[in-house]
Amino acid sequence: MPVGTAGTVKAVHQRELEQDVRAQIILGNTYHLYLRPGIEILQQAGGLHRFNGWNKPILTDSGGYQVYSLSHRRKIKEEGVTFASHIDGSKHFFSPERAMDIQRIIGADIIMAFDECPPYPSDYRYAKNSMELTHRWLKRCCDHFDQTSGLYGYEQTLFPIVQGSTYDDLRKASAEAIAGFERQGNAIGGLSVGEPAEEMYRVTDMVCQILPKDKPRYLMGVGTPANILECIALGIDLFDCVLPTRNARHGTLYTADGVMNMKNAKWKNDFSPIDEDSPCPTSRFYSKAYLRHLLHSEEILAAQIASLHNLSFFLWLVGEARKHIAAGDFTVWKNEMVERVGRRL
RNA sequence: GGGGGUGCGCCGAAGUCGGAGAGUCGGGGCAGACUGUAAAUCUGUUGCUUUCAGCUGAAUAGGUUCGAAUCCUAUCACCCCCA
Repeated sequence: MPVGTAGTVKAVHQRELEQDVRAQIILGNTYHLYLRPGIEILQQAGGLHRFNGWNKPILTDSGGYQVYSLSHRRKIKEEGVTFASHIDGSKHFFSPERAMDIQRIIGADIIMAFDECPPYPSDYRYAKNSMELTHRWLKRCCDHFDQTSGLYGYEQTLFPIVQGSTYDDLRKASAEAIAGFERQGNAIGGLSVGEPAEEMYRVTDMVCQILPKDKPRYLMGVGTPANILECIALGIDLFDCVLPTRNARHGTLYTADGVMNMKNAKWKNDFSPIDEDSPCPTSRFYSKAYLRHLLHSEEILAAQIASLHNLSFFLWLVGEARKHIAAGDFTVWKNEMVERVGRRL
């Protein structure tokens, strides 16, 4: 495919997206609050007619990301990965088969393949070997998953993960291979690991054009509000990210009008609500000055309020995205929102 | 009233038996980072100025000395003991 500017590519893709009726209902974000729409499309596609008894879908990761984030205390071999516990140094072995077993036991509705997430930047040779290992592990994941069944009387489904770092030919090969497994949904991994946003968009766009559009496309680990909106435009249906909660704990709040660092001195005497337009009662009830005080006092309540706020905002944001896709004015709305949410308050 | 001790950065410690300080450690303050969660974490900065450098600075005022945060005198403040 031609690699034009991200803006051009996204615009083209957005037309396809808006024509896709399914896309209207499958936007969401993973982890408890955000997963429901993704489950709905899965059910429409013929999968997961019953999910776990809480009536709230669960998605679990395989430990593949920890192969990346805990790279200083693990060893990768063909068979699997050995981690040394940061608590007591004890050894823990993860293989594709064990990752499937564990996620079966947890009872997640969507379970993720055990992969290797290569760091950015990775040289071509490393990225290629890593991708091939991920593909071999995926075969083992699928075989083991298909030979076992859910432990609690409901279905589970396995999503494979596209890798290939930032190399176009590797990403293309990986996306085609992953699509070939014909699972009920597909994931894109190995992004949001430090690469420039434009790289992330370029790769996401390319992969989205290969992965089937009638199955959920899940972009792992993304991202900022602007990242999410841009990637929705590229065809992504599911997201998950630690950013709303981790940054909340560290004092960064996201709103429709921009980003606030609630620790800043400028909020010291601002007794207006944290976010008077928030759908979250907590954000409308407590003042900026109070939340700043809690953060400076290192009160756990600060982390709780800020996390509630950010999660509510992200949920609201993807909810609005759904509405605007349905209304047919997503691109106009998205372009305006990307500018708004990126501002610094 | 008598005796002893201590005084430097926003705070608390450390250091001082004359020899390089805008200078140690911790906290606080100010700001930044954080993207499939090991981490309530990490980074920068925190006298002034015209900032590749310069200036002022060890309670206050003097003194000794080539040289004083360090030694001496007085004053002030605080702490402890005695009355």
